[in-house]
Parts: sequence; structure tokens; C-alpha cells
Amino acid sequence: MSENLDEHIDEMLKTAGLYHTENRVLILKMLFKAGKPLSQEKIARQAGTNNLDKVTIYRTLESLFNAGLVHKAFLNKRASHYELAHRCTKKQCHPHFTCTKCGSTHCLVDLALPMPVSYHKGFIINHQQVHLEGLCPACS
Amino acid sequence: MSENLDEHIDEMLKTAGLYHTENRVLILKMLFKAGKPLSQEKIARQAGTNNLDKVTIYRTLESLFNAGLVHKAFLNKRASHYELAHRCTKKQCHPHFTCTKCGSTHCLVDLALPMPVSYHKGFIINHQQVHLEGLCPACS
DNA sequence: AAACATTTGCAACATAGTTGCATTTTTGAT
DNA sequence: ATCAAAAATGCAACTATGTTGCAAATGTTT
Repeated sequence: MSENLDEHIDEMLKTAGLYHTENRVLILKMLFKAGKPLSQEKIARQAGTNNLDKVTIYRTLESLFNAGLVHKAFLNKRASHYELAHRCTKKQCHPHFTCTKCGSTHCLVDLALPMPVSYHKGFIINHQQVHLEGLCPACS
Repeated sequence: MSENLDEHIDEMLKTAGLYHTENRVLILKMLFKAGKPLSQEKIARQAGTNNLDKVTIYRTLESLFNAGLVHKAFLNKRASHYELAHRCTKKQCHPHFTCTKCGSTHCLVDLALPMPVSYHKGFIINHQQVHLEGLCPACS
């Protein structure tokens, strides 16, 4: 399992043309294991002793984002959240749910939205997102 | 016209049970005239000489938001945007479009979304929003 | 006009995210 | 294996959005 994940991550980085670095592997593993959007702060806390600088996390996430490996969600908190781009492209992303009590975020559907790329004439849409907020089953 | 707007704003504040203050009237007028979401910074810049403190703007917007007169949109920029709650409730809001070039934001439809209130079982949805980003007709 | 509640302005603070630069790591060629 | 070039990292300092506490000013009610 863990072996397979390592290989998979190696493959992802290679395909994306990104350097294979300790931090990228670490952060991708976290995102795989979490299975939901994580903020920089959560990643830093989880890394613990791994000596991960804040700036490095942001830059690592940015490179993964630019390579299309990771999706960036602008949720209602000040901090952006990042997750594996399994079911997203840079342009189109599935809906999220944020619990206002525990702060957890969840992906609501397995498919990108069936929304047309050009919704109104003359507007070129490069990113779209649905965001829902409230209480998750554990908090309600 | 201007006379009518003043009266309308007085009425709004009265109905909402809010004190009638210079700043609330000023900011509501701006939002009426803008007809689209404004950030704190834009409001401050537009107020110009009117000596509006940053904190006052935030607190004014918050009181208007809590009264349901104003909607708060968490767009992709760091700054929140605020607009009149014409076609929004606190819980449900219409889709927006943000131009990545000029930063302008637009309301895409005149109606709240026909999305069901409880989308998945066990999740209580208190706020929902669709956000699109790209180039507006003036920039594309 | 007086008493009370709310709003305002100011200063200080908290936090997300960015920039520049010197150092280290990764990669590809020898 | 080693070396040079390219890219990633860590650090310090910085920017910007938004928040908090408190005293002074303003709005409301009687």
C-alpha cells in the first residue's frame, strides 16, 4: 500500500515535470491520506518535527497547483485550502461543504459540475466553484 | 430620485432596528449606486475625504450583514466583498463572476439558485454560494 | 435636557500570504 | 562518482485583511 503510494507519487511528479523533493512527496502523501482539503496551517501542524517552513509549504502547494496536481479552494475562512485534483481541473471544481463548528471540509460529489463553460456571452470562465457551509453530521 | 433613496434607506434601517447613522447611510448609498459587490478597500477609497475608519467600515458592514441588508461574498481574492442583499438571504446567494484582469465582480442571475436546502443527509447547510472567475467582456 | 445604548476612531494586534536572497538539494551530463 | 546548472528551501522582513479593547462621540428614549 504505502509502497504503491510512493510509486504513484513518484509517477505523478515525473509526469508533471517537477523535481522529486522530500517536501512535495510529504505534502502529497498528506493530501492523499486526508482525502479532503487542507490549509497551510493544518499541513504545518501535521508535519510537526519535519521542519517545514511556512513559505516552503506555500511554494510547494503553488508548484503542485500549477502542475494541476492539486486544487486550490477559496473557502469562507481567510485561509485557502488545498486538495488533490482527483476530480477537478484548474478550471472546474466540484462543490465543497464546510462545517462551521469543526472547520472540516468535505467534497460533496464525485463529478465536476455539468455547468456550461460559457455561462453568459462575453464572459470567459477560467475557474468555477460551488461552496456550501453549515454543520456536518458529526456536529449537528 | 436621491430623495427617494434617502427615504428608502431610512426605512431599511428602521425596519432592521438599526441606529440611523451617517456611516450606515453613506455605505448603503454606495452599495445602491455600485449595484455590485464592493470590498472594504473600495468603500474606503470611494469615501475619500469622508474620514471613514477601516474598523468602522468593517463594523458597519457587519451590522448591515447581521441585519440581512447586505450580503457577504467570499471571493477568491483575500478581501471579502459586500453587496445589497436584494436577491440573497443569509443562507442562499446567487452566483457571482469575478474578472481576473480588472477585479470587477458581477451577479450572474436574478434569482437564488434552485438548489435544495439539504443536499446530503446529515449536513445542515447555512450558506451556499457559486463563484465563477475569468475575464469579463471588457477585458477579454 | 438627561440618561442610556450604540457607534466611532484610534492604537495595537493577529494571521494569511509574499518577496528577496543566500544556502541547499535535485537533476542531468561528464 | 563528480560536477555544474537549475530549482527548491529557509530565513527575515514585509504587505494586507481583518480583529480587539477602550475612551470619546453620537443616536435614541424619556
